[in-house]
Parts: sequence; C-alpha cells; structure tokens
Amino acid sequence: MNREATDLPIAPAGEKPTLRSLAEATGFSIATVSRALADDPRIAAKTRALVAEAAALAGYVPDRAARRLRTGRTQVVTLLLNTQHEFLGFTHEFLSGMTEALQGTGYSVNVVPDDVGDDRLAPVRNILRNHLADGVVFTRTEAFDPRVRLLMENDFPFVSHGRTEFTTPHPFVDFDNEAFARQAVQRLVGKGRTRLSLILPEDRFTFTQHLRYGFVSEARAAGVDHEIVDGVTLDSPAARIAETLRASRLGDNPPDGYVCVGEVTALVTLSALADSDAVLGRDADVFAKRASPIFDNIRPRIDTVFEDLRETGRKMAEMLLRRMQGEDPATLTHMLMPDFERLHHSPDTHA
Amino acid sequence: MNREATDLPIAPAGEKPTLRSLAEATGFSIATVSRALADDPRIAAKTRALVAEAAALAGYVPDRAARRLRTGRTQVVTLLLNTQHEFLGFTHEFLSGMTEALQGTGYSVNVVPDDVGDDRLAPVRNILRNHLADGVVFTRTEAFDPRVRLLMENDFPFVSHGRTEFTTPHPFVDFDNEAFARQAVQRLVGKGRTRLSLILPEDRFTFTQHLRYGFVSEARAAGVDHEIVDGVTLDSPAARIAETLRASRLGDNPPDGYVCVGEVTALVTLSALADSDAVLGRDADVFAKRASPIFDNIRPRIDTVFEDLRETGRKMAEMLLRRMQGEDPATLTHMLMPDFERLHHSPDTHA
DNA sequence: TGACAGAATTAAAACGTTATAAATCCGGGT
DNA sequence: ACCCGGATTTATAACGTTTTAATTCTGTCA
Repeated sequence: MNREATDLPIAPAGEKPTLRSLAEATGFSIATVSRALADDPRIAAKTRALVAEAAALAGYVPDRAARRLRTGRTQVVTLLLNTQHEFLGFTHEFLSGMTEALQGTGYSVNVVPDDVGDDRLAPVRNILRNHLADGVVFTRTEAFDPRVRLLMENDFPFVSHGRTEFTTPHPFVDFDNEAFARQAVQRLVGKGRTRLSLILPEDRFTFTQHLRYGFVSEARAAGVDHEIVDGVTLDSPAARIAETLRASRLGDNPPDGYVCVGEVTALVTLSALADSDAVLGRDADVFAKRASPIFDNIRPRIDTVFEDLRETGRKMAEMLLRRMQGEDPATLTHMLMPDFERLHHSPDTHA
Repeated sequence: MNREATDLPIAPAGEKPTLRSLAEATGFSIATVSRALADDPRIAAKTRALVAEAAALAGYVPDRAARRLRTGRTQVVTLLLNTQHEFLGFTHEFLSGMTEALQGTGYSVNVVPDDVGDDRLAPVRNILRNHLADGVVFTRTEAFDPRVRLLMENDFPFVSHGRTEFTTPHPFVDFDNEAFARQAVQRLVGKGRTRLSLILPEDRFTFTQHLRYGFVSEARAAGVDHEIVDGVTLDSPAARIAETLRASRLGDNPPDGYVCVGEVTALVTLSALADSDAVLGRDADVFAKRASPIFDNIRPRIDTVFEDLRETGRKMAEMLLRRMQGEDPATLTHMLMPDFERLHHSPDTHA
C-alpha cells in the first residue's frame, strides 16, 4: 500500500509492467491507475502525479493488443502500395515523410500491396471488414476512384494523394500539376521553343487532366504548337516510349520542347534525343519534374522543378491524424506548389 | 442448435462474425469452434467440416487484436527503414518483395524509421520490450552490428540484409559483392583498363570489406593499378563525390576504369567525366551495379550488373517466416549472385 | 448527531481469443 | 444393468485494457 513516490519499487527486470503491476506498486486499483494515466479529472491530482511517476519509473507502455481489443482502435495507418510503378524514389521519400509525421503519436505504418489479384478493391475491403487500421493513405488517385467511393461510403478516415471529381469533399494532398505544366510551357517558350510535346500519365488519373489542361491552355495562350504524344503513357515500358520518341523525331517537324512529368520519361527523352543526334539546347530543350536528386548528376543538365514527396508523405500523415481526430474532412486539403525556390537552374557544381 | 450445413444462417450484414456467433450458428461451444478452426484432431472430422463451412459462409476472420492479446504473437514483421540514404528505388523494390512473400500468410509489414534520435538501438529495444512484432528485418548491416547483437541476445527472430562477423551464425540474405567487384575488375581489365578506381561505402558496413577484398585482390591478380578513393564514401553528398572525382582527373595519371557500387555514384562519375571533357569508352570506362532500370535510359551507356532487390526482400521475408517457425537460424542464409544473365551489355534499344 | 452531496475510488464486465482442466457421451466388456 | 476408457465436447480462466455503475470517503450543514 505504498503511496510514496520516493520508495516505489524499481521495474522488475523480467516481466513487463502492466496496469495491474502499477496498481500493486502504488496501492491504487487498476481502474484508478488507468484513469490516472488518461489524466481523467475525476482522479485526484495528487494521485495522477503519483501514478505518472510510478509508470515512468517502471517504463510502462500500454499494451497495444489489449487496448485495441478493448477500444477497437488499432493505432495503425495503412499505406496502399502500388508495387508495380514508381516514380524513382517515390516510395522511399513518401514513407520517410509519413513515419516522420507519425513519430511519437503512437501510430505505426503498415504497408499493404494495392495491386495483387484481380479485385482492385480487395485490400480496402479487407481493411474495412477486419478493422485492420484506423486510417488509410494511397496514391495514384483517379477522377472517380473506387477506393475513395468505398471509403467514403464507410465513413472511414483516409487521405488520397491527388484529387478526385466526386462532389463530396474529402481529404487530399496534391501537387499542383497544372501550375507545373504551365510553368514548363512558359520556360520552354521563353527559350524560343515553338513545338512542344508532352507524354501524359494514363487517362484515368485525375492529375492527367490537370496536366493536360495546364499544358494545352498555356500553349494556346502562348500561341505555340503543341502535341500530346499518342499511344504511350508515363507507365508504358521505357523502351516503348523511347521507340515512339525516336520515331517522332524522324517526322518533318519534330518537337523542340519536351515537358517531362517523370524522371524516367526525362531520361528516356534525353536518350532519344542523343540517339537521333539531336543536341540538347540547340535542337530541343527539356523541362522536367523531379522527385529525386539524380538530375543533379546527369549530363547534359536540364531544367527541373522539384516535387517534394517527403513533404507530401508528411502532410498526408498529418491530415490523416486530424481526420481521425474528427476534424471536418472538407477542410483537410493541401496543395503543394511546384518548388520555385528549389527550381533547378542547372547549377554549376564546379562553383 | 442447427448442425446442418445446408441451412446455416447467412452472414448478418452489420456485425462481424466472431467465434461466439459461429458457435451460436452451429450449436457448438466457442471452445469447439476455436479448435475446429485450428484443425485440432481431437475434434470430430464431421464437426470440423461443419464449422469450416459456417466460417466460410460468414466470412469469419479471427480478430487480430484478440489473438495477439491471448497468444502474444503479433502477426507483424517490422522493417527498420533508414530514411536518409537509399539506393535508388531500393525501398520500393525491397518492400514490394517483402509484401509479395508475406501475401496470404497473415503477416503484415510494419515500417519503422531506424535513424531518428541519438540512440541507434531505440527502435529495436522498443520492439523487443513491447513485443511490437514477431520478427525484424533491416539493411545496411555492419560487421559487428549492435542490432544483430541485441536481437541475438534476446533470441528474437530477424534477418539481416548483409552478413556480420559475429561467430554465432544468424539468418541473412546478402548480395555477393566480392564477386561483383571481381567481375567489375575483370571487365574493365578486359577492355584494356589499367588504372582502376573504386569508391567504397562507409567502413563499418560489412559489405565494404567484401567489395574491398574483391577489388584489391582481383586487381592485384591482374597486375593493374588500383586505388580506393580517399575521403569520400558512397553516402557522401553527391556534390562532394563529384568534386573529388574531378580533382582526381586533374592528376598526372587519372584512373581509366571506374567501379561504381551505386547508381548515384555511377551518375556522378559520368558527369565528372563529362565535366572534365573525358570521353567514355576512349578515356575511361565505367562498370556499375544497378538496382533500378534507369541505366537503360542513360546516355552514354555503361556496363552494369543487376542486384535484384525485389528478390532480396522476398527472400528475406521468406527466411524470416521460417525462422519464426523455429527453423535453425544457421541454415537460413541466402546469397544472391550478381545477375550475369541480366548483365547489361549496353543493349541497343533500336533493335 | 446524522444525513447528504460531492469527490474520489473501485468492482466488475467486456472486447475475442486460446488453453487447461473437467465434463459428457458412447460403445464394449463384465 | 454397470462400469470403464477413449473420443468429443465444454465451462472457465486468462491475456491487459477501458468503462459503466456502484461504492466508499470527506466534510458540511441542518
């Protein structure tokens, strides 16, 4: 019945501290200890302090399984991972950002493949049915993404990377791809380029439309020729993209300005140019979006704009936390702007 | 008390099936249902069949929290993620491989950052103390890796990516970096190169020693000059590596053959060559290890060997499963060979 | 002196499993 | 009929929490 903090027993080496052991150590009941740790105002302040001290001393950490069983809350957030396609370094940066934001919150990150088998919704259904997580995060969002629909129907917390065209608002984090496309066009036009070319992601992704709109309307405004490459998408095999680009360079009036949405596409474009003996800066220019630092080390240098995926992951985790705490989904949206500060003007690393 | 499989009640829409609901549906007790689902031979075969059918019909899935609380097994494996450095695409491929191998096993993958704060062992201690997982997987293994030591002391299942120099054997999956280094030297020597250069990872990693040994002994055997670049490592900022390489090219007798252990290093090397007006194939050659497909799209083309990180993740997860099932740790080792089949002989994508 | 309200604490149930120990069933031998 | 043993089945406790509904304390006021 020891209630003096000074002579509490030290943590026994072998067995892990539990509410019961804390109760025995402090002389209070399990219920009181539980409430005290939750800072319940119904518990006397002195008691709360005593219990807190005992818990710290013993290194008490609540058992996740027990809490989860009792409350139904898993303290887990799931990332739906597309295991096939990736922007270079995407997964790494994104995950790092997520874990960073979740650090110290008690939530842990669970990774589930989003593209196995025929039923595209199976992973989400599985999570919903068996309450495998308290929230979900995913990428490659489509205009009418079935995952979004299903999650909204079930009022389940989630944050999508990318917007949808559903009327009901939902939390998302997105990169302003329209602004990127516009800027890319402006840059190329500024260099005197008049025949622009763009390879788009697959049509079903929402950001494809944003890219298209930004590209087309800005090119029209500038009064320059522009084409969206037919027959291939960002997800096409690199070899096929290369093939298509090389073929296009054999035409009468090949493009002289390339907007590249991904790093791989940019590299393919560069090699297609090299393969057809076109010289960068003379025959054509390339403007690309980058998410990794590799372009710093590639010759010839090209202009790039940075999409911060670590920040994206961080923001998405933050919004998910707030959504799970019951904040209004409609307000939980965030747009990342093309990083003009860190715009990459082919810095000379000799300096 | 209905025991006929034919007219079992269908799964009620709202509430999730549980042992109790299955017991009510079949007329057996909870204990019997539990045992039947575990295929306990003490339960009559007919009963087992009946229960299995009812479970399937109801879509029963055991509650993870309850099972975890009762058994102490989490059904979780944790990947210790280094959030700072990455081989391009490493995390993505590795995780994809892991989830692939774990598909259908009931295990899920948890990602924990391995490099926050000052205490390098904190994540592992946290997992051990609070039994946050049944097994652990990590990369960037050191010769006397403290994580390995701690995990072994606690007899906790793990698989390391890379070997250690501890005498007690433990499960690992490793890439044969010595073989890679030897082959790289052979290739470069085969092209007539006589002054080879290598940038190593930090000394503390085990594979650094393997690379060094393979490189040095093969170069000696071939009787060619060779140097290990001083003052920088694979993890140095790309700019510093570039700086060092450019400086080295100004010397009397610059290297004419570069062995690159990572993609970024390879790119940096290429740009350093370009920056100092050296021509690949004439003034120097580069041989690199690649883990992503980007080299297919880089000009000038270089020879590369493929390290399959998806396969690595898959194998590590498989070994971990077997270790958790009690297999002898000493036998759970796997070496991945440099992929000679998929050796990249600068294929001409024009073909 | 009691009664009583509010403050503080607690007993006990529940979450869904698994596992120990005990109970029931059934057929065969006496 | 009766008992016995093996085959089945079951009641129950436990895992570590949270929370509902008491219960006990304390001091105040009639």
